[in-house]
Amino acid sequence: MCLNAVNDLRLCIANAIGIPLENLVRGFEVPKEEFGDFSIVMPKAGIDRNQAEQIFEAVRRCDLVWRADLRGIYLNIFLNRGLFSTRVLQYVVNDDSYGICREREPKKIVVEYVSANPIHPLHIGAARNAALGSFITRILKAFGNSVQTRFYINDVGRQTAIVALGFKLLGRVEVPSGVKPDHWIGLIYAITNTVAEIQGIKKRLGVAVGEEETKRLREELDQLVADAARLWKTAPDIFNEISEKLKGVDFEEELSKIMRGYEKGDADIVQLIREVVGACIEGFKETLQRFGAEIDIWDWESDLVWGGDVEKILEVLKKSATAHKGALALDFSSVDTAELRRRLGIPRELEIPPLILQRSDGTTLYTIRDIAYTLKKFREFNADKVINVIASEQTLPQAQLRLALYTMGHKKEAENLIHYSYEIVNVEGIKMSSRRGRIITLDEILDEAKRRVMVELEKRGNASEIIAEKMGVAAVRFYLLFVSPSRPVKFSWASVLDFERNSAPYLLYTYARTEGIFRKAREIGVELDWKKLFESMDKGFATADRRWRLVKIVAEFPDTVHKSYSELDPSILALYLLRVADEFNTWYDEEPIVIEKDEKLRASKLLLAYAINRVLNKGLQLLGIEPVEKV
RNA sequence: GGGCCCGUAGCUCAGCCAGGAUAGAGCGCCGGCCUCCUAAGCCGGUGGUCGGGGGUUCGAAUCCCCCCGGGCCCGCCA
Repeated sequence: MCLNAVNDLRLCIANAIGIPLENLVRGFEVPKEEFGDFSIVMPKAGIDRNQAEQIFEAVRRCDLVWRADLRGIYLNIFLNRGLFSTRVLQYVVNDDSYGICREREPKKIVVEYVSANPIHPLHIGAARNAALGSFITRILKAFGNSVQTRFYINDVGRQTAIVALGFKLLGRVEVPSGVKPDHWIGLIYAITNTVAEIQGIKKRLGVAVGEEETKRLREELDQLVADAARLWKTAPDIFNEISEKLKGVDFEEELSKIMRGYEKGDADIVQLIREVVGACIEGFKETLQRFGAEIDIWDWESDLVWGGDVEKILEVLKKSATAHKGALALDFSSVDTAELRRRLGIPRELEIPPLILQRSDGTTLYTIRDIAYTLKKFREFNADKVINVIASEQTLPQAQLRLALYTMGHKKEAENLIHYSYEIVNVEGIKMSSRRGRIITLDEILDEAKRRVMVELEKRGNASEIIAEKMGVAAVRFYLLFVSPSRPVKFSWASVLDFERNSAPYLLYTYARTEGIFRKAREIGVELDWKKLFESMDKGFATADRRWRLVKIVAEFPDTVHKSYSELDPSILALYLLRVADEFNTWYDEEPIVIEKDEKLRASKLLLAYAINRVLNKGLQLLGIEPVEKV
C-alpha cells in the first residue's frame, strides 16, 4: 500500500489548481510553525504569481485545508487538524508497511559491497562500506526489488602473495585458539610486509644516489622501524621468525613466483593461498554477520582467471589496444565524448589515462579481471542494474571499467553499472595503514561499544548480553549511516561511544519507552486492539500543538523514506528518526498517556504513541537496526 | 600540475543538486526537573562575517568565476 496523507493533500491541491502533482512534490515545504503546516513555494511549483488569487481560492476547497495565507512567494496552508490527524492514524493502523510504497516495476539489482582485501581484519573504512551496502540492500528490497548481494574476494595479486609467503615461511602454523582467523592473517601480513619493506629500503640505501634520496629513504625507514617495533611487541616470536626466514629469500622473486603460480593454477600454491585467504574470509563472515551485513554469494577472483573469462576479455580488448609506455593498453580517447560521459556518469573533467591490459610478465591486472566479474554479475542474476559500493578514491578505475565495457560493445552493462561512491573514514590523530597493521578494526569497535552499553545497562539493573550486543552494533551502524555518503566521516572513539541524543541507543531507548507505555496499558487492562481504539478515539485530540506536531511528523514518514530510497541515502532517514524521537520525548514528558482518565482521549494518545512506535520500528529496521522492547 | 569531494556555532552535523520568510539540530558550557507510563530523558540560557573575494538576481549558505584551507586520486597496486 502507499497510504500517504501528505500526498492526499498534494493531490487534492494539484487537482484543484490544475497543475501536475510533480510540481507540488517539488514546491512543497514544511515551514516554521508560525507560517503554517505546509507551504507551497509558488515559483518552485511553477505557479504564476498573477494567478495567486485564483489558486488561493482553489486550495481552500480541499477538505484537509482549514485556511490558507498568501505571503510573498509562499502559499501557506493550515490544515484541518482533526481531519488530517484522523487520516494519518487511520493509515498507520491499516497499513502494516506504513511508509513504504512498493515499486510498480521492480528491478533485479546486484549489490557488490565490502569486498575488502582478504589479508587483514575489516577496519572502520570497510565498516562504512558494509553499513551503506547493507542499507541500500535493505531499502531496495523493502520497495519490492530483487536484490542479490555479492562479495568479491581479491585473492589474485601482490598482497595475497605477501601474506601467503609469510604464512609459508612460518611453516603454515594453525590459527592459535582464541584468535580470530582474520586477525591472525592480518598480523602475519603486517609483519611480513613491514619486514620486507625494511629490507628493501636498506638495500636501496646501499646504492642510493644523492643526499636528498638518502634523506627521504632514511625518514621512511624510521617510520617503518617504529611500526616494526610495535608489531614486535604484539607478537615477538612470530615477528622474529618471519624476520629471520625472510633474510634468506629474494622477496620480490618469491612473490612473483607465487603470483604466476597462482594464476596458472599450480596446485601447491593454490592450496597455500586458498588456505590463507579462506581463513581470513572465515573471520569476515563472522564480523559481517554480527554487523548485520548479509552476503549471498562469495566470488573468488581467481576462479575468473582459471575459468578463462579473463583471457577471453583480453582477446577482445587487444583488438582495440594500442602501445602505451611499452605496454599494451586501451586508450579511450576515440570513444570518449561529453555525451558518453553523461550516460555513464563520468565527471566531465576527469582525466582518464589509458588502461594497461597486462603486466610484462603476462599476469593480469585488477580492472581487466573486474570486467569479467561485472559481466558475470549481470549474467548470473539477469540483472537490470549492478551497484558497486566502493569508496570515492576508486572513481578513476571504476570509470575505466565502464568505458572498457562500452568499448567492448557491452553498452547496456556500461550504462547500468553504478559506482555507489562514498567518502572515506578519517581517523582522528592517526594515519591508518593496513600494510603496517595500523588499523582500527570493526571487531574492536563493536566490542568496545557493547562494553559501554553494558556499563549503562548495569546501572539500570538490566545487564542483558543480548541487548548490549544489539545496541552496541546499532550504535556503530548508526554512527556510520547518519552522515551523508558524499561526506567524509571523522571517526573518534568519543563520538562513536556517545550514546546521547544523536545515536542509536537514544533511538532505541525512545522506542523502548513507547513499548513501556503499551506494557503498562496491558497491565491495567487496556486492550490494545488498534483498529478498535481507532474507532473509539477522540477525533479532535490532536488540536493541541504538541500532539499536532507529532501527527505531522508521522505524516512525513512516507515522503522521507521515499527520498532516502530514491537517493539511496541513509542519512535522510537517520536524521528524520532523530527528529521523531526528539518530538516524542518532549511530548512524553509533558503529558501522561496511559494514566489519562478520559477513555477516548487515552485511546487517541495510545494511538499516537503507536504511530511513533511504528515509524521508529520501520525506520530502524530499514537502517538495519533491530528494535529492542526494553532497555 | 590536473581531477573528485569537503569547508555552516568551540565540537559533530542538517540545509546546497531543483535560489526565496528572522540560517537549524545535537554535543559542550551555565541554571533548573525523578512520591507520576524507563532521567540514554525533559525545560530554560549560551553560541554563527554560512572559508575569503567578486559576479548573476528583486532576492545567494544555495548558481557562476577566482583565491585560501583539508581529504582522496592521477602505478605494469587494488
